Amino acid sequence: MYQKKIERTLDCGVVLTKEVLHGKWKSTLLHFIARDVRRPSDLQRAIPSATRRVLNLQLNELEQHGLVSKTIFPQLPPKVEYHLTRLGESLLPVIEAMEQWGNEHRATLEPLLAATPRSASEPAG
Amino acid sequence: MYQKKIERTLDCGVVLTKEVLHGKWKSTLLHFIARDVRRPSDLQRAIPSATRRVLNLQLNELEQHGLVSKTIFPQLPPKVEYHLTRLGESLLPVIEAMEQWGNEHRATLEPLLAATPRSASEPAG
DNA sequence: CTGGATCCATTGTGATACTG
DNA sequence: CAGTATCACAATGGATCCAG
Repeated sequence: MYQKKIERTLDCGVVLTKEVLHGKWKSTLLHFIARDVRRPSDLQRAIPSATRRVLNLQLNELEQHGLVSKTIFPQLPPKVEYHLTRLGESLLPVIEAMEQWGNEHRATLEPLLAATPRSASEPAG
Repeated sequence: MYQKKIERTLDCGVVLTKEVLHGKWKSTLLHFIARDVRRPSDLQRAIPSATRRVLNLQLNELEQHGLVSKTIFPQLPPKVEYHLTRLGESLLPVIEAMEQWGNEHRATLEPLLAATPRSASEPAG
């Protein structure tokens, strides 16, 4: 059977943080929620490259991990708001450090990332 | 004038940073290289949960993205060293923020992550 | 000691359609 | 407006073997 003993490589704090931030849009979601973009439709607008489905998926995980909390207003039309929990807020320094670094080095990074479409080399023929 | 709409969502610095940090061990690798663990075999020892293959894979990407540089000493036995570039060093605040956050909230996170369906395995003894 | 190749299981993400 | 189910594919990561 293909099963590997799950080691707690969590000896390194980085791994722990990565676990929580794992997911293409989670940190962006956190970033925007922190900036008062709290409703799903607004988040969707803020992150048009992601689909509603994926956004919901990651929002759910964020909620499970205790980083955001979800408030449902039982009304018509339905209204939902996400907001950061204490734990989520404590993560903001990390998120904002990422935001800042990304913005600062954008000029350097974009060409590099464009040149690395997830694959270094391709079989020649 | 044509407006080159960037569909890459790179409008958000976080996404850029995530791209670069994408990969299970990359940030851990960066973390250890910054702490003078520079040779592949030492990195392997530092991160036993990862295989050599994956470590190499991610080291390569890190190099392609200009975060680390690789020095090959043409000798016997072969010797290789990775070290952070300026760009890689500039990322350290982010890495260390992750390290710190992870360590600080470990007690809170571990049970949460264990309860996550993603690793729905039997409890690791 | 170093790095790569192949094979393969698991996960993440996206498109679409449907429900309330 | 909000959220989920299903299907499909790409990407990630791991085991093992091969090569300098």
